[in-house]
Amino acid sequence: MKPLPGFRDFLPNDYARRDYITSHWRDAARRFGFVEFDGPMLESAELYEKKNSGGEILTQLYQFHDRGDRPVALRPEMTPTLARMVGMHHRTFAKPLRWFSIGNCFRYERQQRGRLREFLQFNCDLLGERSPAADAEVITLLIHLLKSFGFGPKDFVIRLSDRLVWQHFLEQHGIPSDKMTELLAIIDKIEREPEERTKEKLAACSSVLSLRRIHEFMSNPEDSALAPLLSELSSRGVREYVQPDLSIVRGLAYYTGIVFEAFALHGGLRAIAGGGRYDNLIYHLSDGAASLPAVGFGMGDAVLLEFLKSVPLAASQEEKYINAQRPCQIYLIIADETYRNETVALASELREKGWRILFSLSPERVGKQFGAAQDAGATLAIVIGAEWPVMKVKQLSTREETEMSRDALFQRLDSLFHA
RNA sequence: GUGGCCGUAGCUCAAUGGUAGAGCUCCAGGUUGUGGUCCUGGCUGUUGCGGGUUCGAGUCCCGUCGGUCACCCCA
Repeated sequence: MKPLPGFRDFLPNDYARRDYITSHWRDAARRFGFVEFDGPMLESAELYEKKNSGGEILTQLYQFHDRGDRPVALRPEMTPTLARMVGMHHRTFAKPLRWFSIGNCFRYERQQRGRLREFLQFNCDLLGERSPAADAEVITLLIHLLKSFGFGPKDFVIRLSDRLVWQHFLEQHGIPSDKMTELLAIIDKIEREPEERTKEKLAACSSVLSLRRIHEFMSNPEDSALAPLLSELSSRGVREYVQPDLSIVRGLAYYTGIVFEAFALHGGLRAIAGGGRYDNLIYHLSDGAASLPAVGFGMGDAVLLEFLKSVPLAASQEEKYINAQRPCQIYLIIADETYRNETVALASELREKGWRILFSLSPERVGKQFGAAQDAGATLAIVIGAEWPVMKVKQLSTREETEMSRDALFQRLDSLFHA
C-alpha cells in the first residue's frame, strides 16, 4: 500500500526536514510581529465556489458531500478561510492584523517536481493597512525568511509589479474595463509565448494597443507608481533582492495592487513564493461583514524542499540543524547486567533534567552498545559496570574518557557537553 | 486536462526472447567491558497490475495504474 498520488508519508528524516522548514517560517513571521492562526482543513464548498479565489483553482478542488449531505471541500488555499475568520472576528483585534498560518492545502492536479496534491503552505497576511509600508513589511519578511534559509542574492530575486500601474496605462489607452482582465492575462504570458501569438491575441482584444508600446512601457518600471515602495524597501536594506518587473501579473484574479513572486535564479524551479495586495477580497469573501485592505504572500513546502537541496549553503545549513536534533545526547552503556537497575534509574534522573537519553533494552555486547550510541548521534557514552558508583564518561568524538562519580557527573554535565 | 520517457529486493541498479542477480541497508555472528573499518552468514521479489504474441516474456505488443518531464497553471 502506498499513499495516494501526490500525498506523502513523512519518515523521520522527511519529518526532520519539514520541521526545519516550519520552524524557520515561524521564526521569520514572529520577528515581524506576526501571530499564528489556523482554521479547518475542511470547509463548505460554497466558500470557494461562489466567492471564488479565481478560476482555475475551482477545477482542482477536492470536493464531496459529507454524511449530512453538505457540499464540502478540502481547502486549496488559506486565504478564504482567513477572510471568513477575519470577517467574523475582526472587531476583536486592533488593526492592523499581522497573521500567519502554516497548514496543509489540497489541490487535485497532476503532480510533478515541486507540485503535489497535498502540501504545506505558509501564509503571511497584513490586514487593515493601505500604505506601501505594509507592502514593504511583507516583502521584507519574505526576504528575511529566504535569507535565513541560507539563500543569497545569487540564489533568488523578488520580482515586483503593480496591477494599478497597468490599470492606469490601459485606461490611458482607452481600454474598457471589461477587457482589463483579458489584457492582463496576455501581458502575463508575454515572456512565455511567441511574439506572433501575442500580437494576434492583442489585435483581437484592442485596436489601439501595440506590442511595441507595451514593451516600451515595461522597460521603465522604476519611474512608475512603484517608487514609494522601492524607497521603503531600500530603507529596510533589502532593495538588492527586488527587481521591478511589470511582466509579473499573476493568475489569481483577486489582486488589486502590487504583486510579487520570489524566483529561484537557477535550478529550473518555479516561483517559490507569491503574493500581492488584495484590498477587496475580504469584503467579498466575508459577505460585506468586513472591509479591510490586505497584503500577503504564500509559500509552499514542496518547491522549497527542492530549492533547499539545490543550493549548497542552504543544504549544509539544513543538515547542521537536523544533526543537532539527533535522538540521543547521552547513551548509557551497561557493561555489566548486574547494574541494569542502577542504569535505568540514572536514565530517569537524567531525563528529568532534560537530557535525551538512550540505553540498550536487552543485554548487548559493549561494542554493540557503542555502535548504537554512535548511530543515535550521542555526544557522550557513559559506561556503567563493576566500578559503580563510579562511571566512565566518554566523549565519542574525541574518544576521551574520564572516570567520575554520579555527583560529579551531574555537576559537570553541561560543561562536558559543550566541550 | 494534453504529450514524451520510465516501472526488477527496503534503496541504487544489472540480466543478446531461454533457470531473476549485485552493491548498499537491515538482522545474526566474529566467546565473556569500548564505537565509524574489516570478515562470515541470513532475510526479502507473483519483475506495478491485466491481457496478448511466442515452445518460452523482466525483455516484444495493447490496456491500466503509478512515477517523471514538458505544456497548462500554480505553492
